[in-house]
Amino acid sequence: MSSTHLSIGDLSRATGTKVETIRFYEKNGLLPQPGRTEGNYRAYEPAHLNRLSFIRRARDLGFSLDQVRALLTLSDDRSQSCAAVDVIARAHRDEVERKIKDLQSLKVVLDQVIESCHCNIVADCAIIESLAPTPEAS
Amino acid sequence: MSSTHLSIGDLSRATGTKVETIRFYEKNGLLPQPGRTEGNYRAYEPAHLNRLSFIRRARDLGFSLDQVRALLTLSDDRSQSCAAVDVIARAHRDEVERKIKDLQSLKVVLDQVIESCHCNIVADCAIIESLAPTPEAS
DNA sequence: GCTTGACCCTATAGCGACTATAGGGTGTAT
DNA sequence: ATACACCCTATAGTCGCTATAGGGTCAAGC
Repeated sequence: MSSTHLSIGDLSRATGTKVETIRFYEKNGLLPQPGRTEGNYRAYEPAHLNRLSFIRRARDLGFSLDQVRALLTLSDDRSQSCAAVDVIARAHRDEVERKIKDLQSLKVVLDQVIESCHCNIVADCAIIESLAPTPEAS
Repeated sequence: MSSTHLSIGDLSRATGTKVETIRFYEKNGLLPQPGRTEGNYRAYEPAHLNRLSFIRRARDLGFSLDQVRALLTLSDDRSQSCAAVDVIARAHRDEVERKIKDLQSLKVVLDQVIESCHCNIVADCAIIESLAPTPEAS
């Protein structure tokens, strides 16, 4: 492979992305199709590396692939208003915030449930009891 | 359907579980196969309703289906030590704790990224910039 | 020149936990 | 008789990969 072209393995090592994942991004329209060598190997330009790095950073920040796609499209048109970018980022942050709150209240319940168990056998287990709905009734 | 038997729709309404999900639980061995009516409709006993309620409560607490399966097996053998129940519950709580921490540090970064954007066009957008890796270099 | 081994290719199936769809049968009320 | 709610099975889709099968390519060493 020529000095300016990168193999899929090069991109993989440079970004810590599995080779299969890179092909997956290509198939799903996140990464443009690169040229090919005579032996049908993908031959990437530096621009591909930048784009893949962008994708990985956005994914690390928890953006969905749809959101990444939108961010990529926006970043390609650099004259556009960045209000749309802000909307996506804020929506994602709100979602993260919501998940934190959900998990925190979940943890409160789990703590209670675990704390309540001082027994030896399942028949008396407060954890199981807290799951089972009045097993004798209904 | 007789007075003591419940249709899948009855179970659905009683537990807030979609009909398809109930069939899914049956196919995946969480809910035992019920008897059938002459017209081949599922005919559930009250015990099925209890079991489904158990599954839904455990799922609401975020236990995986594998964990729910294990909890169900344990709760069926009521003479067993409940130490195994405790292990599952604690493992799940630890996982929830870890997720909360991960999301909290994620939110810190997202807050920074969003806060840093005071621009009008994408070319100057700090959010995009924080994702794009030195676009001119490399 | 031939083999070894690292790398690459495509196509397809699997994960978890459902959800949706297609294409039908059943049961009851009017 | 027919409309309608409800039920049935089987299969495919969701998300973001990951793994597998079954091959082809390329450089190095013998």
